[in-house]
Amino acid sequence: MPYKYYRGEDRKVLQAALRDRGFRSTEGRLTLLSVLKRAKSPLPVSAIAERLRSTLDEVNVYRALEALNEKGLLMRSDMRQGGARYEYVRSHHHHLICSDCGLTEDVEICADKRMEKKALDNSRAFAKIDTHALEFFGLCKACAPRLSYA
Amino acid sequence: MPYKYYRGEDRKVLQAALRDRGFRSTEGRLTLLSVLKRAKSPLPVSAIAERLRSTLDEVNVYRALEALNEKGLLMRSDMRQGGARYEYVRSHHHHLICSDCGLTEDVEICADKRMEKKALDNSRAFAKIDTHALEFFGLCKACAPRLSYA
DNA sequence: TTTAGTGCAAAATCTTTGCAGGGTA
DNA sequence: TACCCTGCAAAGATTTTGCACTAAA
Repeated sequence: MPYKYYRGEDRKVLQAALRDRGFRSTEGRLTLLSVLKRAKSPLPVSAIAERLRSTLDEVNVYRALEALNEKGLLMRSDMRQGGARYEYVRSHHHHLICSDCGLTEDVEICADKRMEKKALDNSRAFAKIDTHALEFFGLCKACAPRLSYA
Repeated sequence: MPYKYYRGEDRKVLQAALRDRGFRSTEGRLTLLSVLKRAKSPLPVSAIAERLRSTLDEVNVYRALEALNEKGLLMRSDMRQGGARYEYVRSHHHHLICSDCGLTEDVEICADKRMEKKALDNSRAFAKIDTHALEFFGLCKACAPRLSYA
């Protein structure tokens, strides 16, 4: 492969992460993880595929993202911008999303376990809750001045 | 049109709702709203277009959903199942979603204004927050027995 | 050696855009 | 009458599937 997206240090960590979940450690998936680990915000599939052009075919980017998401190594989030986005999972968190330009920022605010329990208690049809997604929509400081008078 | 999805009573309410937001009251949009108002859960675009086959072209279903969502008459939600879903807005609420069969249930639990404020206070890049989306993922009572031993 | 992972081709879905004509206000 | 809304055609974007080949364990 023409370019290393990761340093040696990182590589071992990612290899271990893959093997721990029963995956084989391949160049494509290592690079994919590395790209997402470095990203400052969730990336759309198109952007990920773009950066992996020489390493992993777009079709397999979809397959890999799906598999890694399934095992909790990545998190998929839908941000009302058409198409899924994925991010490397460091810790549980949520997002602020600008309705105008799409900028995202992480927030630590969380609908915690207490809230999950409350939701389950109020439910008729559900037996258990595993996780949740919380997104805040608003305007970032760059877009707000342009739009807030509307 | 071959079939009425709404009763006379409802029709007036929906007409008013449309006009209040600056829309024209057309058969297509009235029927669309009626379909969603009766639905027990958020519907994917394909299902909506299906039911409106004889009333509103799929292309215009997309246009109408987008417009009505924009004005708050409908709510769009992405439920990690590929493709957007829409529901008629009665009051602000959120969803429980079964990771296996896709069943959804409304919950009144909410990341309230206090939480939005907290998120904004912790943010560096955002100027305001308008709304939020909160989804709980788990297993419904029908699917849990089949899967929980896994 | 076994089989998960991959590339390539092709198709299925999902969504948007353009434009001329029809219906609402 | 003005122009929002619509149907139809077409294209663009997103995602999935099939299959033979490659490479990790």
